[in-house]
Amino acid sequence: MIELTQRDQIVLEAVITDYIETGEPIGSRTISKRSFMNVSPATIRNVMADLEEMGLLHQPHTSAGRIPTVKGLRLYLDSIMRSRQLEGSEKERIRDALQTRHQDIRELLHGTSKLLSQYCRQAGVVLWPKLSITSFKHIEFLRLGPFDIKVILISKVGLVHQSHIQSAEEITQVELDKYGRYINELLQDVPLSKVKERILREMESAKTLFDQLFSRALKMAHRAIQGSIEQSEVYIEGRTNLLDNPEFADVEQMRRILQAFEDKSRMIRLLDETLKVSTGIQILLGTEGELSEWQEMSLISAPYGRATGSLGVVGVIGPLRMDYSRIIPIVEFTAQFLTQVLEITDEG
Amino acid sequence: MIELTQRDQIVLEAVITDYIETGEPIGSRTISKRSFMNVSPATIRNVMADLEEMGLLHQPHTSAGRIPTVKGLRLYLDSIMRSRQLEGSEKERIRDALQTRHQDIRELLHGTSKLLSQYCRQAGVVLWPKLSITSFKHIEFLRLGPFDIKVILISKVGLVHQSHIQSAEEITQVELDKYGRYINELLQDVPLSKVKERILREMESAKTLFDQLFSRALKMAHRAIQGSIEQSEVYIEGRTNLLDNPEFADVEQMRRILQAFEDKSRMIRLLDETLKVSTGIQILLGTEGELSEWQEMSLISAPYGRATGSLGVVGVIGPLRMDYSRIIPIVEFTAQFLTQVLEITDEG
DNA sequence: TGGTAGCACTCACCACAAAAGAGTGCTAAA
DNA sequence: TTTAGCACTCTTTTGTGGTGAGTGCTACCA
Repeated sequence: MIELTQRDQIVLEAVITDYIETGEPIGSRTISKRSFMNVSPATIRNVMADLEEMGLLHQPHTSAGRIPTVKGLRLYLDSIMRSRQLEGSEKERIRDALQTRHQDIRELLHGTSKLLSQYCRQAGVVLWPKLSITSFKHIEFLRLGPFDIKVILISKVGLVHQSHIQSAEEITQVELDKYGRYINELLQDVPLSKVKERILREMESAKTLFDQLFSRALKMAHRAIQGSIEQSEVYIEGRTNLLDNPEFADVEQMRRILQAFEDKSRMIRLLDETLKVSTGIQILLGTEGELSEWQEMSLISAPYGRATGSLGVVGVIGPLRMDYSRIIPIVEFTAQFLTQVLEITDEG
Repeated sequence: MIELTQRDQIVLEAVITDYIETGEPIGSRTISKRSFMNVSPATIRNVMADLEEMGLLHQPHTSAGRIPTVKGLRLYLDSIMRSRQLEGSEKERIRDALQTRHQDIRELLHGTSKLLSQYCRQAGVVLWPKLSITSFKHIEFLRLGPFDIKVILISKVGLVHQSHIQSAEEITQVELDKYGRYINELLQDVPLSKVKERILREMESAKTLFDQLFSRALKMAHRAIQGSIEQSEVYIEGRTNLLDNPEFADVEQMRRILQAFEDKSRMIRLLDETLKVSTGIQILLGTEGELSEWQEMSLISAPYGRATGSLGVVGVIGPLRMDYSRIIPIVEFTAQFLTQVLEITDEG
């Protein structure tokens, strides 16, 4: 761990907050004026030289001021910054925006990502609840063609997943309805993470007790659920907000970033990763992640869900130079509130 | 209608094809060399001056060559250009790409928009089939909370629409299941455009014949179908391809364009409009549409669907300067092929 | 009379130089 | 340990002149 004197910290903080505000390298003169300790620019220069040696600051060229490095930002976020509290009116705004849509969970999640993007003026992301974390509610088999079957799976929070399977033999809708009734009864309210073993268990016993029909139903259910249980979806809203950031004025860079968004599966993997790691707010800075296009980007995320386990993740994506002290509490509160809303929905 | 001499046409075509290729203003010298009629640059200049007067060409500044105006492009597309035929191998490529995914209609449509974007190196769009054009297949009412009901509606092509309604009185799943069975029987294979009147008719007779339960079921179905019948969805893929076009190198412009995409409902309205107008290929050039952000953009679209009516629209969005003669047949063939695939799917 | 050659003119673009400005590192003094 | 001063570096801006592409116009030719 790096040892920083009181003054080092103050200077680092000053550089970072100024940089976040202006986006430009900060010189010693500026800091000497702003920060309250009365020291001359020359002194600040010495401190800055030290900080640069430690890898916390960086100088784009000899005659420029300093900007924070990722390492510097990390240190700042972890041990210097205190994020300010959200005011009542701000909380109110979030509540209002989300409460009105809370009937339909898709609307709710979509609205959340829109809200985050508008409020933070960056891109807002919401990772859908994974099926595996909620309970089974209903399954429906529909015959589309002689061998084509559409399976619709509804989880307890009201999420609808669909998948498509093909059966080896021709099958009628009447049979499929029987399958449906059987499976629905069998799996009612079973947590989807346990569905697989439940089916397998049932298969064992069904082998002897029931006829072939049920065995086929089980197989079919198994395949369908298998297919959708790990499917994830993500809402990314407000991408164009990112273009307002002067650091992305360069076309080449902009392209790289937008391209990273285009591939949703990578986004999902990234968010999924954060879901596994921690239960609180999380910040992923540029090069720390494994995404190469991501160098100048930063992700602030927080899991939402219930006490029993996180359903998904909400977050904000922006440039490294984001107003963390403002956005962190917004993301945090949004996740909390979303959790609360879902708690209610989930009761019925 | 504007009268153009043979030579005017040749010059106009030469300017446009050259401009499409290079993206830069074309001078009289270039044309004099390329086009096969042996005339001097000076002559061409006179012709160009005429064309400019007619509003078909435009000169960015005094000492630059000419670029076509929207009006010029329109004239070219309507009466001069002959789009080339797709080669067998190209058709093959499209067939291959789509055939493999044709089990699930969502996959199919999503794949189509991806294919178009990759093949044309522009943005590919696919407007979902509107419910109103296919037939009813299945409905399912699910109780999420005491008053919250999720309604899932499946159309004959296999599209799943969900909506959320709230009931005035508490209701049990058992009741809802009854509703479902009743409605499913009632509406089996009814074209969704006729569902509304069918329900209304049934309501009339049910009022006297059946009990309150069925009346409630009908009301509920009516509300749910009402809500989803006009819902549309659109896939837009390959947005970042647009960034490769040199005319969008300017950041400000790029932002405008991406912003236009961000608002999907406007996209949908735009595509929906083209669906109403015509049954063949359609080209919407820049300022011709009512979208103001759209100035330098162009949309090539073709409806897909069945003989009985169009389901939706596929298209390509790119800069005004697109290789129309290449892209038009691609879009055309894709729409045709998609129609064919859906025809098969629809039989079962 | 339609086409062509010639020429002066316009304008964007490029390269280069000079000036301005911001900020540093170092040294010597308080 | 801090500060003042100063020379130095490097970017950014501004200006300038040259270059080249392309035009419009006029006079000339078949």
